[in-house]
Amino acid sequence: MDDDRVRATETSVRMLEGIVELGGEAGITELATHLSVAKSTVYKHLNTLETSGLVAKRGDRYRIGLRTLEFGGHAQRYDGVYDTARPQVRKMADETDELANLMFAEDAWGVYVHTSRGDDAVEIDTQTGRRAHLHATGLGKAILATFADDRVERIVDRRGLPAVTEHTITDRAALFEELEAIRDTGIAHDREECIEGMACLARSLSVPSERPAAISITGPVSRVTTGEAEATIRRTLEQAANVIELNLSGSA
Amino acid sequence: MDDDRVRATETSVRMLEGIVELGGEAGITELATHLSVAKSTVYKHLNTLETSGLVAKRGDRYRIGLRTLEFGGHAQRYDGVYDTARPQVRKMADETDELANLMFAEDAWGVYVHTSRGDDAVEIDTQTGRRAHLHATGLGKAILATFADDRVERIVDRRGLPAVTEHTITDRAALFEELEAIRDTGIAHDREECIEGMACLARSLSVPSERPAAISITGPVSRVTTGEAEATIRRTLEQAANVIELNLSGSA
DNA sequence: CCGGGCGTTCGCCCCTGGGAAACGCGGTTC
DNA sequence: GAACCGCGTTTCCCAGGGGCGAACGCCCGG
Repeated sequence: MDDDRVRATETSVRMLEGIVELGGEAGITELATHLSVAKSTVYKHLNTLETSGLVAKRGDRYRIGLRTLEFGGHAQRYDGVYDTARPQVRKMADETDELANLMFAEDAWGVYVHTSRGDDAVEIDTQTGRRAHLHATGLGKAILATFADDRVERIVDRRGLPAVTEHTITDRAALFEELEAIRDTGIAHDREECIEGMACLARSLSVPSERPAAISITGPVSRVTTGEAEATIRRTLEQAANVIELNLSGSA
Repeated sequence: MDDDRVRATETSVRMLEGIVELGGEAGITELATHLSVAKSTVYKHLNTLETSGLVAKRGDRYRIGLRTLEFGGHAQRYDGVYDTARPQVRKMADETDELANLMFAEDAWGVYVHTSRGDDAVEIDTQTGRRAHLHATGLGKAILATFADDRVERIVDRRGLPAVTEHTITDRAALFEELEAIRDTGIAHDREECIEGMACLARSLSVPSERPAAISITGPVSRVTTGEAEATIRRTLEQAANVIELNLSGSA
């Protein structure tokens, strides 16, 4: 039950994480002290990971290898949601000139899976693959709103409700109230809960896939929360979601 | 020298590869027979990988987890090339209405790192993260042309010159001749060497990063190889490359 | 009600992952 | 130019654990 795991694999994964924590690049001694393991251990693991392509060696420095991206590609598209949603996300960005996003939920985390920038899009890093707490983003809340309460409870138990900004919801009761409101309107709002100065509108996708998904449009509070702009964004979200859902229900 | 590797890690990676080989989804027994290892071994490894997020479990089926995409994101952007090139790739797609691509070379492989579709773009799967032989794509040949001959030799020694279509270059001398031509014109051509019916023009990027990169535009032979269209594509490639190179040399 | 297939668990043995220390090399300091 | 770091690499050893095969229990279909 507890030894049904492979420690060597866990160590290798910690090496990958360590490289990221050290700024995306590390040497052997550096990584050894960071992880508190022997140099020789790090040496062997990095050797192995390099042969597999999971890390790349340049001189005496190690970085994450592009092979991880190959696996990442498979993770993105094992259901058809990514491929179907991608053009619609771009369309949203073009229509609103803001930043449009697609998120999947997995393992009680939200993961940004695709992003498209309109002409006026803010320069924040919603890079592909980044994980976020579900309670702290509009996308995440839109997804949580599709879950039964006990499922939300279990997620909160696992990940907690850490504050990302001072506007983040950190209270369980407040969260459930918010989710109820989202279920009524179909739209999740995020006002500086994730990034100071930024607001976003999000909507979950009801698709045949078992993997929860949502789309959103993000911009500065001043542009996104004013009455007229908000109505436009809402409409854009609805249309994009409808197209995606229609395409996927047809093919299923 | 030969035991400077961690077999357990190699086994775990084989599990990930196995899942991909089995169509992106597998059960424990299925994977065990596919890899010729004991069921209990597969069980432990998948357990471990799931805890790390590298695989995702749905019922009794395992898939590649989105955590791989997080690492993939770091692999994409440890130099600034990806972020700088991405908008230019999109611009190329918009201007030509074809499919535009960005490739990095790592570990003697070419890896598609970004793709953008114009309005008439063909529906082929140049999915992010896919690896390709360098000799068999326009992008790869553009990259090889920037290498010294002995470096090309070593790559060919490692990966060979397998035929992807019947037009693929499979002869060493022919390859070096082709590379010489590319060095003269600055542009690599690919006429059905990678996919039947498809042609592409590619150009390498000379940027401060140690990681080789190239951009390309792909389309049906009929649209890409005609005189006028080819000239347009060439110009688009040149402009995009110049902008990328300028932006990166400025920040370096 | 029975049989087969699956994921899971158990117990064992030998292998190997992991640590500590020594090595060799390059760059820096007096 | 000699002494000295600090790094990656190598060596050696030992106990812990990776991997196997078999047994278990569950679910499903017949």
